[in-house]
Amino acid sequence: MPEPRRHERIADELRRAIADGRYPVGATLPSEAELAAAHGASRGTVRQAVSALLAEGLIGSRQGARRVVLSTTPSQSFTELRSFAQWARAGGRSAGGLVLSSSWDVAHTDEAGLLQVRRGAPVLRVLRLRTLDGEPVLLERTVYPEWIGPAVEALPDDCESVTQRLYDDTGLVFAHGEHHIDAVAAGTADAEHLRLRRGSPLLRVRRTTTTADGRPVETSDDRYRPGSVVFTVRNSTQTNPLARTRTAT
Amino acid sequence: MPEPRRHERIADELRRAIADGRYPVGATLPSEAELAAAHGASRGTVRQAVSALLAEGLIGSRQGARRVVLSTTPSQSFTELRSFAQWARAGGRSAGGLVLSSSWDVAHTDEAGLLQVRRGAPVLRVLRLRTLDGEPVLLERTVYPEWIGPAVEALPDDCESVTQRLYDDTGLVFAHGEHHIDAVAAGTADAEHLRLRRGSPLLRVRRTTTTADGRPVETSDDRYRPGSVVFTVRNSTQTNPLARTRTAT
DNA sequence: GCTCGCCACCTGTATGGACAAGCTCGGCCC
DNA sequence: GGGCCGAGCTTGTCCATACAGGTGGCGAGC
Repeated sequence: MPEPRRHERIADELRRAIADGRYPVGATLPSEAELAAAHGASRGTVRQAVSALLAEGLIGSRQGARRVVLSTTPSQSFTELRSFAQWARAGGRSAGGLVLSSSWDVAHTDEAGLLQVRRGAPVLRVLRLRTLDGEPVLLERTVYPEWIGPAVEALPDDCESVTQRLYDDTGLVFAHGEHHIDAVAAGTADAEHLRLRRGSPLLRVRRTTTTADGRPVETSDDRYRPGSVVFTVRNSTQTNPLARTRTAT
Repeated sequence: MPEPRRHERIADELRRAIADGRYPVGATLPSEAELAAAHGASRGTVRQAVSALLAEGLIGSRQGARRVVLSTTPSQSFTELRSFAQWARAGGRSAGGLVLSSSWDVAHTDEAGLLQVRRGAPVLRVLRLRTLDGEPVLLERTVYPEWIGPAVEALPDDCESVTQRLYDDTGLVFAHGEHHIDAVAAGTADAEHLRLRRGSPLLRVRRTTTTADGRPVETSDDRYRPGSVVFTVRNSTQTNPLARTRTAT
């Protein structure tokens, strides 16, 4: 019934205790020895558990002092950045998708570099509008290399989660991604599809995703409508998890 | 001469090897057993070293398969998000700062929550312009609670690194931060100081910083001039380090 | 009453051993 | 030739132990 891995079980128990308010912000956690005794585990296993919370930014840790609760709101950023749909579902919201256009083209110079293909190699360009609870919030301009393009074309136009479908269909795993975040003014197409005025500020995320062995799968220019999605970063002395967050209404 | 901690020594060695191209993207790293033998360390120590690279997004790891290089460009994001000045210096650029205004006020409702003080409690508001290589790139609107305000006021107007000075003067450590990133249009003041037109898109980072024991030190609304700074996130199956990056010129 | 120093406690680092689970690749069988 | 399978390698998990170094609080001494 409980998870198979002991350290995850302990980590979950601590996460729950923090979320429940048993350890409010500023409180100190039990020592490793106490936790080990309470869970019938060794200190090494307990350390594995608390290091997970440390990486999530929930707690702070200094040598010699007991660990301190820094935040009570978890940001389960592990899989969140990988898929818009998975992130939306985790937050209890419904994600929609709609392919506006899809066509084969040749790789531009910068795209060739990002996708590790020759300049002029065939690539599939897809323009996709993403919605959250029915509202358009994100316009994706994605470029796929030749080897994966056909599988993408085979997807239905209103596919909810591309990541999930590609995994189901081809076993492909999006294991690694690099994201560059900045702000740009909305162009004509952006304004039209996201229903705002030209020149409005947009949050732009340029990202490239690769498989577990480092092969690029896609590169994309994503533009978020402001006020709908916020990126959250939590950084402690050692770590910086990141999550996408819905703005408070 | 080498670092005292063995696992850091091994991690540095691997980082260097990856940066030098000895392990290009897609290459596999030696097994834990081989690394342990090569460095005369135990497997546990080697695991500690590679887990650091994993957290930095440099390598990927799956049970049963050898570790794979995912990226060759390190993002030493540890301390980077903590201080604008420290980040700039790490990149070989010169950071400047200038206090435009500084005055005591009462805490607004949302600020009171972020700083964990009563509504209406006295707070210090500081408007600060940051420059990179002489160019204005960032406008900070920072709010400090009463207990730290005087120390901030005592700083020189053109203080380069507030974080560093506060540490030197009071021993205060900024241990933990939460950042919310979105895009907004430039207001009148933003446009004037950052030298662009009103309505131009700006990258906004709202952040709250706390000490190691969770006490809020400051909350701030930072607006970055686009084209000057990009936030970079790297996320693997397990981890997402984040870094601030200068745009290529 | 204040400070300084000592000491128990706690976390960081490192070792070594054991087993489980997953991947790779070569060889075998069809 | 092609597909299946298993042996060996590799990483994940867990344990017990030891010592170093930082923290924090108590008490002695001024």
